[in-house]
Amino acid sequence: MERRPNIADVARLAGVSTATVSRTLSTPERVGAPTRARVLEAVAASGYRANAAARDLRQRRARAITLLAPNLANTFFSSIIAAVQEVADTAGLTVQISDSQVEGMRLAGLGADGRTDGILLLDGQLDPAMVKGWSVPIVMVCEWMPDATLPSVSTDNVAGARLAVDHLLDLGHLRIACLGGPEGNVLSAARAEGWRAALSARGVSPRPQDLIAGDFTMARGVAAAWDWAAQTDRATAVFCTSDESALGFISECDRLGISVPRDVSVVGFDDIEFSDRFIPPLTTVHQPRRQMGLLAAKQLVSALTEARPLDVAAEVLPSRLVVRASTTSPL
Amino acid sequence: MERRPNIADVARLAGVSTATVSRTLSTPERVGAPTRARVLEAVAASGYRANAAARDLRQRRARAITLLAPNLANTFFSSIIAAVQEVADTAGLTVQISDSQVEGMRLAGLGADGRTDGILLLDGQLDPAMVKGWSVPIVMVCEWMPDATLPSVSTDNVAGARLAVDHLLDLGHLRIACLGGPEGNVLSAARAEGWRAALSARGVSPRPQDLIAGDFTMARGVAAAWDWAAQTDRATAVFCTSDESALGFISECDRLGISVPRDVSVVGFDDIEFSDRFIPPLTTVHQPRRQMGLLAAKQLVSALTEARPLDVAAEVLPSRLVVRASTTSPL
DNA sequence: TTGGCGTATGTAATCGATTACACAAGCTGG
DNA sequence: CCAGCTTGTGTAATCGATTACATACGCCAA
Repeated sequence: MERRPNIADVARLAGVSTATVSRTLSTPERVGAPTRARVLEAVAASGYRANAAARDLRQRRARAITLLAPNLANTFFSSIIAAVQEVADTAGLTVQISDSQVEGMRLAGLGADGRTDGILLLDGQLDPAMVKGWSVPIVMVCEWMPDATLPSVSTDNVAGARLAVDHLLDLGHLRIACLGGPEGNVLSAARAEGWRAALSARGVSPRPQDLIAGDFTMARGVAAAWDWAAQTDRATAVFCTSDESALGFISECDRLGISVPRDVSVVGFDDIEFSDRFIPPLTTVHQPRRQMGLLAAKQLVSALTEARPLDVAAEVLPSRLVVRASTTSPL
Repeated sequence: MERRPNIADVARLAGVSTATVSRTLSTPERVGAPTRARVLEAVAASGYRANAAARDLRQRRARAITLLAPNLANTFFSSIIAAVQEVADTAGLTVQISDSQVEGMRLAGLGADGRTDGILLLDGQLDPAMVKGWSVPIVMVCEWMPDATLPSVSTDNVAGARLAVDHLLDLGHLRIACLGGPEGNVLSAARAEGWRAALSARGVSPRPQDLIAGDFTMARGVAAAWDWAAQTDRATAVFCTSDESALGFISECDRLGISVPRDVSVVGFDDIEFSDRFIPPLTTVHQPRRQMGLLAAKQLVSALTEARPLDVAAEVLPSRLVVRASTTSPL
């Protein structure tokens, strides 16, 4: 494993100065044609690749943005990631994807160590003090932080939840349970609030037993099926605040001999890829994930390329209900 | 947005040299206690964070490894990623996750730009010349490259496929179709080979129509259901070379009024999270994904920390069949 | 008292690129 | 014919940390 060639090696090989090599690669039009040819030949011959650390150091930027999400396993993030890659690619930026659930020390450095130019933050539950310590522009996506004043792109979670619950009410359901999300999460709160609001708008008051604790995961959806099934006078419909938990719930109902939608209607939230192909296909609230990713990435990238501060605005995109086969009228 | 403090600012604040600041942070035991206290105070007061680009440049390493996968949307990768993060974290390394399907130029630089110390490559279809151009250690995971001599960690795909097909044969199926994977992919080839081998071992010769073109995706699984359903004298069981395509296949069968497993048995490959919770739960070949991630990451990390070259070995872990409810005897 | 050693700290070279500035050659126009 | 401009290239400063080497001090044993 021999040493990587550096710019001086290339310069020597081409018989020019390092400055000329650098210019040939970054601003070719400022170099004479014969020289340029010699340099490019030397580059090819040596297999030279610029050292990013040296360039980042000198230019004080990294040509990279970081996407920071909790739990990359979540299928929900996939199309957002794809959209971000797309935008970054056309701007000549690299996307680094990192898990926001790793050890705190490493995270704190992330926004201040010169390795990234900007952050797309998909986790609303990080320590606000740490986030404030980051010295690069940040755009929040999907989630947001109630206190910190950061630009964000999200969907109208309250309205989405209302759409879902209104749909169930329209079908004639009166006892509608809500399978919640993680404690302290802004999405959990907003969706539960939408559920409550939709009910009270129709004069239905939610019973305490109808709010089932959850955490967005499939495993919790499975467990919730037992909780719900064990209740006397149980709800005839369940609004699950995530698709994953909805699918877990339905699957476990099936094993308990309870049929969806015949015995209980289920609505989800997110519209992940699998929902359309589940049996039964899941009625759910669709979030424009790709659009959110595009918008957030564009805001960040244009702030970076124009060296302009981000305006602290909360973009709220509409969500819509996708009615499939997991819901029907009671009885 | 004021300038980030650098090590000289901290040194000035603490009344010491930059060398002492650096030593305080990396080898505290080599600095006197009173000085150390003053420096740490100055660090805290200024909010100083070391610039990673400068450190990487000087130390000629990045304290980071890169995980390079095609299509991060694929749920298959999640637990591998988690396992890798775990190993890297305990070694004090950062994990960068990148998409191997981005523009070629950027990819070529990845392995030679000093931003990463090693690569876990989950894509076997990259240009071998480019991969050879990378000057950091590489470990392939799941997939492998037939020609390049790179260390790899994978499961026995041929044996796994045989397990699946043997299971169907044991149930009494004689006409067993195979829904293939992407053209040119090593996994596709191995799994199809296992299918063929299992059949011929029992004296069954696969009919041409029984090999259905696929690409591992759910969408293709859906389309394949039509292809298969349109056949006369169709197979009574289908071995799908990926879970995603199996779920798509089953879902579309359901819509076509064909019931799984009553009318057709289906086996998948991968054992992704959803498979256990699908209706019906999917019989599939389980791959030890977490174990593969752990093993590959450990190999890479120990090569890095011991500055030892990787030994070019192909670790092949066993796969096993998980029998669930998507398979049964014909008629 | 002095030579030798260990500890604590400072000085300055170094990593590899980019780029401000200097300079030389060639060209243009008055 | 020369001032002034353009074009092409080289010289050297620079980014911010780490670290080899130098130095200064205190302590102990001979």
